[in-house]
Amino acid sequence: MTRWLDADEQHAWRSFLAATQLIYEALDRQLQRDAGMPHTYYMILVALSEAPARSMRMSELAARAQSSQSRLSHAVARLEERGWVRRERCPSDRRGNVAVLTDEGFAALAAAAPGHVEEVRRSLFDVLTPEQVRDLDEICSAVRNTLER
Amino acid sequence: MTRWLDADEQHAWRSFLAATQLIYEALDRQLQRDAGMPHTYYMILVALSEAPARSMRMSELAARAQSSQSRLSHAVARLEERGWVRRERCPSDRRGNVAVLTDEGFAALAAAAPGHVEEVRRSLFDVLTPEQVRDLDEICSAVRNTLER
DNA sequence: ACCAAGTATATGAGAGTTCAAGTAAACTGC
DNA sequence: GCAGTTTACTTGAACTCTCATATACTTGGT
Repeated sequence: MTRWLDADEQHAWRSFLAATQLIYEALDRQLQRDAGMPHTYYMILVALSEAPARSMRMSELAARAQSSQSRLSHAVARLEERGWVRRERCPSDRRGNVAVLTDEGFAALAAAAPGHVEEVRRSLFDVLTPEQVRDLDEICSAVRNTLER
Repeated sequence: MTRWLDADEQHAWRSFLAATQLIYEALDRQLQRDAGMPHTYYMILVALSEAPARSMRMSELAARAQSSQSRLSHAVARLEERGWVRRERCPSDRRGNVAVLTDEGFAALAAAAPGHVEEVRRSLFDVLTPEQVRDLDEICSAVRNTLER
């Protein structure tokens, strides 16, 4: 009944698990060490920094930063304590909240970005050929098309 | 100074983050729901099940299951509470511990495996062509060769 | 206007992870 | 043969994440 993985698939799968974990660990370690935040927080700050008025509804932000609503809510609470983000009541829909990136938050992101990009290069792009980057992009698109609702 | 990502790299990177997170979330949800364990625990059980006598030194196990020593130590403590793993003092090196997969642990793994493999197929292999699987394998090998150790 | 159902977010508890110490045993050189 | 270092593993605290639940507002019928 069960369609087990054949030898090639096994190898690819384990290699995938190893490689992706190595990358995520490298990212998290670098960001934690040099910027005092986990990668998930970094993604939140990035998403906010790219939004008009550096602000976004919580649910929209959760989608952009690939976070669950609950995770985002907790994370923004922490970011708020640090003064990097501020929450405002949404005027048009009083259920809603808008997260706003503060200047301090933007500065923290700007300070963190170069080291982070360097780490992204070191752990992924520097080890791949341009063709492999294209291959990877297509592979990831295929996965997203299936798993993203 | 900073070598920022160009548009293609940006796209590939964000697609990579999205796709890998989707896969990990799918894995974790399925295992948690159907087998009551996170994916990291599953990897520990798999590693043990493949070892001679279904047992391994803690540090060796950490390496095989791609876990930090600390994480493994906590995880094995939990698995021990469930009766899935047992710890024995290592006779040759009295600093060491040997983790042993119990019959209950093996049974839990055997029960979890089919659903897990199904999820792995659904989220990765079913959406890729055989050539993409080969590409992915090579990409991951390249990453591992650089980041491992 | 009212009430049921749906939406947006928060919150608390429980579980897992990390980091920094801590313990204990094994090497290493003199 | 014993100080000093390294190795193997554990522990506790702080933090993050998940899941279930709660709260507050909105919307759609009637």
